[in-house]
Amino acid sequence: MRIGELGQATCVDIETIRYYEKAGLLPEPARNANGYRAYGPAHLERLAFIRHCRALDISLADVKRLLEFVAHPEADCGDIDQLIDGQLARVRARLNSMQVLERQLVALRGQCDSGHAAGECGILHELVAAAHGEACACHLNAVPEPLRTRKRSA
Amino acid sequence: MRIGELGQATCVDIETIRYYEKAGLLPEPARNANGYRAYGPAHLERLAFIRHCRALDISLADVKRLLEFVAHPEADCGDIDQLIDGQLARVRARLNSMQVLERQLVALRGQCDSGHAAGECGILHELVAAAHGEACACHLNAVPEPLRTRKRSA
DNA sequence: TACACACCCGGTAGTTACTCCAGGGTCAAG
DNA sequence: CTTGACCCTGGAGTAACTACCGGGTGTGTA
Repeated sequence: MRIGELGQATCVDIETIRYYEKAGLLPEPARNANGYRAYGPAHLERLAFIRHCRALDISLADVKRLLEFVAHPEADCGDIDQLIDGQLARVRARLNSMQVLERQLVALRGQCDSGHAAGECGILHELVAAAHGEACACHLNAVPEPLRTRKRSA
Repeated sequence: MRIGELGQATCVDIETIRYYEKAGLLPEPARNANGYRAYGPAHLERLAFIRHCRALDISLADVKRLLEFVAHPEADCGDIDQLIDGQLARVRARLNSMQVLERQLVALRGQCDSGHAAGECGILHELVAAAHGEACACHLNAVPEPLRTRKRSA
């Protein structure tokens, strides 16, 4: 199997396959006399696994860890649970902020009914106003402290 | 106002402020005799605007465009509408795939009840199996065609 | 006066996960 | 013998920062 065929079979771009090889996720395949990479079914399986993990938005570093578990089935799988839990937490956090974001954008979009100049555009007004009134969460709690203990100046 | 104060006031990292300046989003401020950047209220406002747009996950390129609209209020705001619409579409697409992702991870997490070795881990089995059975959408439609019109070979 | 410490400077390099490009080699069909 | 599909390596580019380096500045305190 050459790289193009492997790519077609797994829906992975050729450049990406070579990238995975360089990154140490896909073992270096044998080479034909002409120097072309020659892949076997094991490579296909492994690449499909990587692809699937990536579709689940698991980072390459974590995919690497998972591949090590696959290679060493005697290891404790509690770590796998943790990895998935962490992934789930990240996804949920992003999901939340995305939902907030969507509502904000919809509200924003509702501000403008088009057909006029930017000067009166509700969207721009809204954005500028929001920027103005923005409460800065980092001021309310957990400030990194210093910023020079000065009395008054400038 | 020095860069640290501006950063505190807007919740933006100092390095990020300098980055925005280099990227042309924040105008170069005046300098004190010692070379320190000296910001005024206009900078604060502008940075807050950028910050807010970024919180809405608007790309820096698009923020730049918005800033141009702010600077030229006589322009047609139809373009702003388009920009926000595009943003909304992107957010919604990501939202969808995130939701699918979350369900998949939850299902995955349910496969393993911990306390055993990775060899019998349901999560790993599931991932490997899913990778195996993965239907490749790109095969079903819109193949980029060639892959050499060959008869049969290795 | 000396020191520590917070703050600032510019410039460069690193991050993630690719993606693209240049410049070249290989191989089968027409 | 040319065309076109395919492959190779190595390097650069992407977004939006983040981190680090070596060094300069300014002030409160011992």
